Amino acid sequence: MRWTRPGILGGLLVGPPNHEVTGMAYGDVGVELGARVAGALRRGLGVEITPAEAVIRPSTRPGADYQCNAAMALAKKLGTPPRQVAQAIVDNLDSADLVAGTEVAGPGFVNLKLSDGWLAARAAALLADDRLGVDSAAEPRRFALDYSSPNVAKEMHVGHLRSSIIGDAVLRLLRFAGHEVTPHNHLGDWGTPFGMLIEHLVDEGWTPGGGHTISDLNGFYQAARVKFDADPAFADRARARVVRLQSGDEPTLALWQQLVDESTRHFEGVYATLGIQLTRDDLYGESFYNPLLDDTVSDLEGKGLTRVSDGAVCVFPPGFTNREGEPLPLIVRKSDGGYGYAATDLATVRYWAGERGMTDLLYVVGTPQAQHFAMVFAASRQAGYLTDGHTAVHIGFGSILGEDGKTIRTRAGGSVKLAELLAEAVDNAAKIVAERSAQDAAAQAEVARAVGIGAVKYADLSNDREKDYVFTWSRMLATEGNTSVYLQYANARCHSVLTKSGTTPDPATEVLLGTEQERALALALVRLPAAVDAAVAGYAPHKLCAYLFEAATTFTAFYDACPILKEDVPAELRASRLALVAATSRVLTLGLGLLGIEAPHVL
RNA sequence: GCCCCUGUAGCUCAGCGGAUAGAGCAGGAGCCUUCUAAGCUCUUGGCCGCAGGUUCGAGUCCUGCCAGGGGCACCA
Repeated sequence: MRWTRPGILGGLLVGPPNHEVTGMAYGDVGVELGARVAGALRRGLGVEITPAEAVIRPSTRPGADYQCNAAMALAKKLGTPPRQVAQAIVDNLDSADLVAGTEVAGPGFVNLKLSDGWLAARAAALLADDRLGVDSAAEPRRFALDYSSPNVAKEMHVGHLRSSIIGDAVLRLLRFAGHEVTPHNHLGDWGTPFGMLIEHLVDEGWTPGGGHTISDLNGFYQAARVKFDADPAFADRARARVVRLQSGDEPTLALWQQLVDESTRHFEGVYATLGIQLTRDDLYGESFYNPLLDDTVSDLEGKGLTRVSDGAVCVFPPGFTNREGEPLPLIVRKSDGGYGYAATDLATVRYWAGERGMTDLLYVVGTPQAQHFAMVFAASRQAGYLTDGHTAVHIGFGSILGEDGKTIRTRAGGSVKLAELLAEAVDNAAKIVAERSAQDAAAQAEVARAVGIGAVKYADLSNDREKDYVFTWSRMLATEGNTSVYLQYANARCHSVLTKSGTTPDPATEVLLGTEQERALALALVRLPAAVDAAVAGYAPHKLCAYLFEAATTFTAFYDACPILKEDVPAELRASRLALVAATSRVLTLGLGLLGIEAPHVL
């Protein structure tokens, strides 16, 4: 069977008029189609499958919007030829409202074409829906999300970029999906270097009273380090200072707190520039967990999970071996009595799952830490800190590499400070904005910021986070192709047309899909929920990026082919197209927002 | 030595066991008396590292090689 062509070629109205929108199911169209296919199989062949087992996929074939790949797999189980199963699906499909055409093709594919009436109604309904068709989680969970994790007395560098950007996108995605998310920033604010740093503060004339600032955090750290290595007397003072810090000496703690505050101001500046949502209240540094470590180790000991090895208290979670094939330890207390990061991370699990009642623990940390987290999670399950009701996920990400395949460096060859990298991105954007924008200087500066920061974020988020990613300055700052600017530009064009129209599209506007570009755009808009679901499920922002780029290119093709405000465009068609434009803008703005990228109305 | 990750167009990357593997950039040819050309249309370019296997069907799953990266006891 060939597709019946429901549209009037060259005409305005397609699909059944007066199509009923009521009772429309939102969410992923593929899931809806899967449910219909499942129903068809139940009626036709008495087979029970889930919507997911219907294997509905978007189709790239001309004339098909989706395809169902279930028949081939079922054929074997049922002892029925696959094309016959496929035909049974087609014959029993109860979807006149939703599907306009079906076709059995190849070995047993069922091609599905959505009805234009349904698609038009669904696209029109987007305007009235704040969530643009995306379902809210049926069973919201409680997430604790660890990301960014800079160090006190060190400037944030490019190594913190991915954790910050990815973590923030995951935060926004999960919250939008209807979950409760508590971010926590695992600040490196404790340990032996702080004796050295505090002594250096004292030498610099700092007093517990406060009022001091550090203009160059890295310089401060390096100066302390140099003194520590060169001056034995200073080194002794530093060691003594660590003891006082650990024992809770008040003046020492006051100085330490000032150092933390000073560093926090720096982080807040970077977060503000980057548009990262972390605040002071989200700081849960190593110092926060420090008082919990004794008890955590005691607890592990009490549960009989520890063994002393070479003077260190260790947990040996099953399944991990070292290079000699012996069990690999998680060292919870070092032989010198101190604690390492294994103890701290076990304490984080115990705190967030136990004390705070979180169901899902997420750690946005580089992939080299994969084994460490696997061991921490395994040990946490042994200790009962994590139960069957908990999930713990290491959201790993690859390294940022330069063009030479090595760790990224500045053009001069130094390590890249985040603040400088972001400033360069904004400066670069500002040059391009200045060439093109007719806005005043203040507005241009805002646009440059949105564009420059967006470029940095999108360059990161649009790649599969688990892989290393090579970035080059030219690509990160690029303003053409698959970049955030392309999405922002498409959105700005939407706003330009909407503004010029002098109207606000009414959610009740009837959407007409008379051209292939209009239909393609409606279809793209309706696919947002599937993209968001996929990005959330896999903590995979790049899946949302891919969708948004697809939606934007589809819009641009529509924009190119379908005049809207030209004089010869009939009023109903103009209204319909404006509704599509408005919906497109909403989708792009929401999508970019979930990535933490701004969507200015004017570029 | 063991474990993990990666290998897809010249470059950077998508690709969910399904049909003829897709984008962007770079290369080639066109498109502005403008609803924003930061754009659009057309086009060149592939032994999906190699070899087996499983399957009706493999870039995708399994095994073995090759190449690159990472991890493997007191730094975090």
